[in-house]
This record gives sequence, C-alpha cells and structure tokens, in this order.
Amino acid sequence: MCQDQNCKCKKPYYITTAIAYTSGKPHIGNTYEIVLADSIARFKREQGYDVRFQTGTDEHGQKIELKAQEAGVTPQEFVDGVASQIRGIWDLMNTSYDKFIRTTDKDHEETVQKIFKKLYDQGDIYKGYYEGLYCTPCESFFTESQLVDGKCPDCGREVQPAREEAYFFKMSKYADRLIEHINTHPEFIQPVARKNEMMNNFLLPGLQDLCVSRTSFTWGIPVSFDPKHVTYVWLDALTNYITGLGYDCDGNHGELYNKYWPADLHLIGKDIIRFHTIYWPIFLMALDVPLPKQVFGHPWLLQSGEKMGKSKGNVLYADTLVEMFGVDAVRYFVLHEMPFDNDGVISWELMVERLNSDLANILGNLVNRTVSMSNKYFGGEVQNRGVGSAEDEDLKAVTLAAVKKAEAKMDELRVADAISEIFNIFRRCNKYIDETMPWALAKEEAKKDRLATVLYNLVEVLAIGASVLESFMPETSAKILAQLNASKRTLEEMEEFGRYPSGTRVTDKPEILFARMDVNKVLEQVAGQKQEEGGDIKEEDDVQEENVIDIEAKPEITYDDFARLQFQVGEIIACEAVAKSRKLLCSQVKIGSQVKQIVSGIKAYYSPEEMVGKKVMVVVNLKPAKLAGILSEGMLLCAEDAEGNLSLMVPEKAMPAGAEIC
RNA sequence: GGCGGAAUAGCUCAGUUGGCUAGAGCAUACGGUUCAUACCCGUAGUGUCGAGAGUUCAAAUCUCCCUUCCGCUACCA
Repeated sequence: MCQDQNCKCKKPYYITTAIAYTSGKPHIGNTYEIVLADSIARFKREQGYDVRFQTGTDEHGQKIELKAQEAGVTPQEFVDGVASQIRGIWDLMNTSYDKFIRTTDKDHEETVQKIFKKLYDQGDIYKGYYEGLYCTPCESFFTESQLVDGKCPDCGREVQPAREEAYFFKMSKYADRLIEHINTHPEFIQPVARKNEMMNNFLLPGLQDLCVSRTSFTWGIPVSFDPKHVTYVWLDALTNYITGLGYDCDGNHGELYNKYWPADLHLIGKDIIRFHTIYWPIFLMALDVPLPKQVFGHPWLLQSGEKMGKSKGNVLYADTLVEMFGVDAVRYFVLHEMPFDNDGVISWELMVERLNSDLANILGNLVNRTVSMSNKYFGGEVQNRGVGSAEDEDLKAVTLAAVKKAEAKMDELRVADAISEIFNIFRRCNKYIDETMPWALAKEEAKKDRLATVLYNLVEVLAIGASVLESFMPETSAKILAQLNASKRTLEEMEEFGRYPSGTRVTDKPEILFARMDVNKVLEQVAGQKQEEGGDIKEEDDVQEENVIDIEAKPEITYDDFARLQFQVGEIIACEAVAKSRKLLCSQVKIGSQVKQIVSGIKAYYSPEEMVGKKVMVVVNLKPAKLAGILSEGMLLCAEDAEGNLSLMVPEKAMPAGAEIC
C-alpha cells in the first residue's frame, strides 16, 4: 500500500464473505450476507478504495459425499451443480464480487496441501487420535497432550484408546499471542460483545487442539504425505481467503496477495465467529502471515422469530422473493431490516409493508410526482432560475448532511442506519413539496421562476439521493438517474449542491419504480404457489433432507461386544427437573423389582409430568456416573434427528417393566 | 452452573461522558393538500423508562438486589 498521504493511487480494501456450503440451495438468510457485503464493497468503491470482494463455495466434506451418492452423481458433479446455483443467486441479487472461489479449485487444493505440510513440518500439526482418549468416570475425551502421565488429568484413572487416527493442530501454542492481539485491537471482533464470549469461553480457559484431518470419508483435499487422510473443514475452508489472492507457502505470492492482504473485513455469520477469530488467526500466526483487520459476525435473518430451516417449513428463497418484489426491494428489505447486533425478522407481511411505505410511497411516488410536475409545468425542462427561499436552505442542508451521516454509518458497518439516513433525504423532499406547493405557484404567472427553481432543487436532490443509493439499490439508482437524465455522482460530487445542468430535460414517461402491493393478495398468491409446488418440495427437500439421516459409521462389533450390553424396559415412576441444569431431568425408573435413578438431557423435549408413566428403553449395566452432582445409574435411549431433537424409544406393544430388550 | 447482554409508546427500536417538558419509524385518530402510485404534509397522543432500594441538587442513564428474556459455554450415560 502506498504510504504517501497525497498519493493519488487508491488504497486497497479487501472484503470477503464466508464461503457457502454446497449441500443445497441457499435461503434468503444465507443470501443476506452476500448482499450486505456487496453494499459495503460498493460503498468502499464510492469512497475511492481499490476494492477486492471475494465470495465462493465450500465444497468438501462427508455430507456432500453422501448427498452426491443419494443423487447418484459424483461429488464433483454434485458440487458443480450447487455451486452454479449459488453463483446464480449471487448474480440475481446483483452482487459485484470480484472473485468467486471454490474449494475444489486446483490452485486452492494445491496450496492447502502445501500449508498442511508446512504446518506439519514445523511441528504445529501432529498425528493423534480423534475421539482419542476417553475417561469413563469423567465422561470426557482428551487428546494426548492433555493427559497427565498418560492418565486422565481430572481423576488420574486409565483412559480408553481412540478409534480414529487424525491430525491435530496445536492451538494452545499461539493462544497467548492471540489474546494479546485481541486485547490490543478492540476493533478486531465485531460486534464487541462477541469478544468477551471468545475470551471467556475459549481463550482464557485454555484452547483445545483442533482436529484437522479425517479418514472416515474421502471427499476432501488429501494430506499429501499421508493420503488416507483428507483435510478437515477449517484448514480447507478458511484458507480460501488467502489462496484466492495467490498466497504461496514459499513466499512467491501473487500480485493480488501482496496488494490486498491482510483483509480489511471478513464478513461472516455469528455462528462461525469462533472459527474466524480464534482458529483462523492462529493458522495465520503459524504461517507467519498478518492477521485480518476485522471480523464482523452479523446477526441472522429470522422468519417469524425462528431460525430458518427446511424442517420448519419456513424457508424463503431469494429467487422467490425477487420474483414477487424485484431485486432492489429484496435488497432494501434485508439490509434495512437487519440492525447491527440483533437478529432481523422477515415475513411476507413485513416485506409488503416496507415495499409500500418506504419504496412505493416515499421514494417511488416522490420521483414520479417530481418528474410529472416538470413535464406538466415546463414540458420536462428543468431550469434553475435562481429564485431561492428560506425553505430551500434546509432542504440542501439536510441532503448534504445525510450523505455525510450515511458515510459515517457505513464506516461503522451500520448499513441499516446508513439507508435510513438516505431515506431521510426523500422524506425531506416530500415535505419540501408541501412547503413550496408547486401547484399553487403554477397558478400565478409571476411565480413561474420560483416554481422552476423549486423543481430544479427537487431534481438536484433526487440526483444526489439516487447516487448515494447506488451501493444499496443499484438498479433503482440507475433508473432514477435515467428518468432525471442525470449522471451518477461520486461521493465527492455529492458535497456540492447544484451540479445538475440547468436546462436538462427529464423523461416524459415516468416509469413506476415500485408498485404498491396488497398484503392479502400477496398472501393468497403465496399460498397458491405453495399448494402448486407442494408435491415437489416434499419430494425433493423433506424426504431426502428430513426423513433420512446419515451419521458417521462406527467400527464393526462382534456379537460378544453386543451381548455385554444389557437393555431392559423401564417404567418411569417419578421425574423431576435437575435444578442446577438447563437440560437435565432426573427420573426414578422401575426395572423389574428394582428402581434406578437416571439423569437424562431431555428437559427441552419432555416435561417431568409427561415422563411419568412412560415405558422406555434403558441401558441398565452402564457404570454409574454423576451429572450435575446427581448420581445416574443408567441411560434412557432416544432417537435424535439432525437438529438434535430427541424422542424416547418406547416398546411398540405393552411390555412389563424389566422386560429384556434383545 | 459459568461468562456476557437486554428489559423504554400498541409494534420495532434510538437515547453519547447522569442535566432543559423522554425521542424516531410503523400502526391508530383527527386535520390540511391535490402535483403524484388513494399519495404526501401536519397535529394528537397515552409511557409507573421491568420491580424495589440507594448515591446525587438532578437517574432511563451510576451502585445494590430481585424478576423475566436472549447470546455464548458446560452438563447430554
């Protein structure tokens, strides 16, 4: 970067989104991120930065391997399809990314292999065991490094050996440096509240080593020196931010890397903050690469207060919304509705409300009435005849100030607030029209010049407003400017009032920018579509997505192994919540003539009252353990779905308490 | 259980280091206007600022305690 303050060369600005996982079509909540990043990228360009904006797809992993198998295609064919679908949605949303990286790109894969090898060679990655060492009484897994004299660090007893060989990254080695960095760079983690969570939950208690390879599936980047291992998610995915710029382990970096790294902003969802503010910086430290300047974990877009999910049947897709409302209306909605550190809510009703009140009434109608008046009174010619008045000054002041305020908000990444500032311009215009009453001026020939000036002022303000709107609603911005026959302003040009050339003609056929919509009609239409597509959705999404679950396969066992387990039917005769726990219920379970006390983590799914009387499946001969200080002498068996919802296993026909399950 | 955050108008929220009659948007009611997409402008609001106590000339703001909600995390035999 050029250090000279007066230098004309542009400062670089590198912004990234998280890469989208190619397991399926992204919903509007996923799409929000790219739109948010796009508005920031566009605005930075306005501010004169040399912006590089990278997004892309994360395409490896077991889930994709399985999905491809279900679909009867190769994993590569599968991800090719989904990646192009994702890219299609990003394009539909009119996002201006410079690079769409895929983790299956050859150069990415090669660099990841080199990075893995380098970290291994310098001792940051070591071979160990996944699910490694298990201490039964303490109910804990440990890595080798955590053991004391080869025994459980908590109780000193023997631990069981692991099942799967894996490579691990020594996180703790860099923890102090990272703590120091986070403390000295308060802007690094945004919003700041997240900083404490990372510190208190992970850094200060001590970091666990991170598993960075797997042998249980093959759809991933092979470890070059031990090919039965593939790189496991984070070392593969996070590195896209540098491989996409041409990072090279041996220092022969591409031009882009030298220019743009370190990144100015990683924009990610709040669910992956930990990986971006702990693991990623530590990987970079190990590679001796500077850290990104800022990580912003944005909130989520929820529908009717719930996180979106296919199983909840409340998924909204960007293309469905765009079809109904148009690209810019959707962009406006997601940007406007997402504050800064609170989740936003989206629904059809809210979409319509925003569309009508903000886009159609305040903005669209304003442009329309302004253009219409110009045509009606002056045949479309806009002239500044210089007959000013007191109310003009406030209009100008509000407009110019709003641009500045929007810029300040953008510097803090408060995009929703920035948009509100811009809309204040349009609100002020409507008020100005009321103050000046052009229709009244038109009735008196003597006031014709004043009328012309009023209309000129309006057109000028609209030209500024439309220009500053470009980062958020590029299509609308262009449409307004076209109707006014005005050119787009740079931010610098927005500091000055009166650039619109006097005598310019506006269009004689003003186009409706946003048509008002009727909520009920929209809801009817949606309901109709749902019914129409109902069958398809069920087949494609629900069945494959929800009615089948694949989990990681465990090693084969012998009948003798199985025979060591004792399962019996138990009757729950009493049950109460464990006071000191959020998830635990403590049940008294009658098994034959004895009664066992069993603690289970199912409070979220069953109330103590409904537990009583149930006949359930119990593992009887499990070694007793203490949970939250309470003795538990067995285990109630449950089925668990992909979201972690639990369902107790009960006998299909009536069975006495104590009946053996075999 | 640990750490952190939040509670303000019917709804969504703003309120910087304690300081003038506590604000904005939406929704509601009434009034104005007619250039425009039945639009726009104005007025009116109601608020025990979650409960209680304390510090202060002064508390939505600071302290303590309580209640409720949320986030991260642990427990999930």
